Amino acid sequence: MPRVTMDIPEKMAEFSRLCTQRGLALTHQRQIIYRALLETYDHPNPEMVYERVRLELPNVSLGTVYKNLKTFLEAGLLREVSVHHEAMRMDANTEPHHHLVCVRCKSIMDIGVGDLDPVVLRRRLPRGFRLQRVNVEIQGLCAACASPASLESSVEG
Amino acid sequence: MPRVTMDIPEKMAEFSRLCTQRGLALTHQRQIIYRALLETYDHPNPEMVYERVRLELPNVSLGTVYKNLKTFLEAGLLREVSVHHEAMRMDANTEPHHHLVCVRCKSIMDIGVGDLDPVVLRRRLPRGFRLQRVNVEIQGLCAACASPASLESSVEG
DNA sequence: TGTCAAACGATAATAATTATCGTATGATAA
DNA sequence: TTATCATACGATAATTATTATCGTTTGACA
Repeated sequence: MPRVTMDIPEKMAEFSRLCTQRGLALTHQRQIIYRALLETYDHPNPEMVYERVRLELPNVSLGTVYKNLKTFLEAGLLREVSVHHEAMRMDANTEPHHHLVCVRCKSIMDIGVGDLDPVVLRRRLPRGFRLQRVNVEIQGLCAACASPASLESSVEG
Repeated sequence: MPRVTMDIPEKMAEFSRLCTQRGLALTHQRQIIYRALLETYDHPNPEMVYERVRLELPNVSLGTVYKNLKTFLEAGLLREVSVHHEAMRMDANTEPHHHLVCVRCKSIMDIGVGDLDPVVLRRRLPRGFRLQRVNVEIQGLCAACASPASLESSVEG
């Protein structure tokens, strides 16, 4: 069985533990920012996190929010939904297919729909949602980025 | 059976047809830009498209590339891999799950791994690729964006 | 407590994208 | 064909998202 969801106090305790373990100072700002993330379910962008954190910490700077989000990502405390947020990436292949993505160098390769068992929904989508397509994003490190030579700053080790 | 892949001359002919059909002028620049996209398999960003197009059209401007990429996206001639390129989107939920994405307002909702049949690869990944996770992105219009009131500039109609 | 590296806030710099504006050109019809 | 005109173009300014810098503050540990 997958492990049961922790509540927020438990997750904050785990957060303290992980910060200590990784040599990250447990600052007031970090705790507020991380709690704000735990309390949101709308996958906020940095600006939205900043707005929320400011309610509790009016003097926090946007730069601090950015720096800590990056720190949390590197520490694996957070995931980024938007792997390609740095720039628009185009795809002229209009036939259905999926993608293999390198989270480090951001390279994208196509894989055919036939390379995967069909994606089947077991539940209805939320009422009113109009489905357009399903894109499977297989994330990892490409051969070049997974090679020993480029593993100094690996994402997962 | 899914339809067979067209070659580039066929796709360019289709491109002309679609431009005419949608009232888009068939300019020299548009043809070169679209052909450049058809010839690339690396899912380029606008800067990379610009560099490539400049080899054939040294006076093209980056703005023209951007404008036409946007036009092609709106016309459905192109797909954007990076739905969230506008900004980083954070996810504090570290348990495995998938996402439901509105391509219009960019809202993101979580769906559990149990809401989908398991994703099963039928082939090996390319040699050396180190898999980290599989993210299924169910794209479409959320209830609010699919409502008649907000459908003036719909993505698919 | 005192020390010090790490983190902070303020702010400047950079990168990606969009908007503006005067000129050029593709589409249409005389 | 050529004249007309809206659309698209190139140049460039403006905006937005993100990162870097730098002097000051603070959490961790002796």
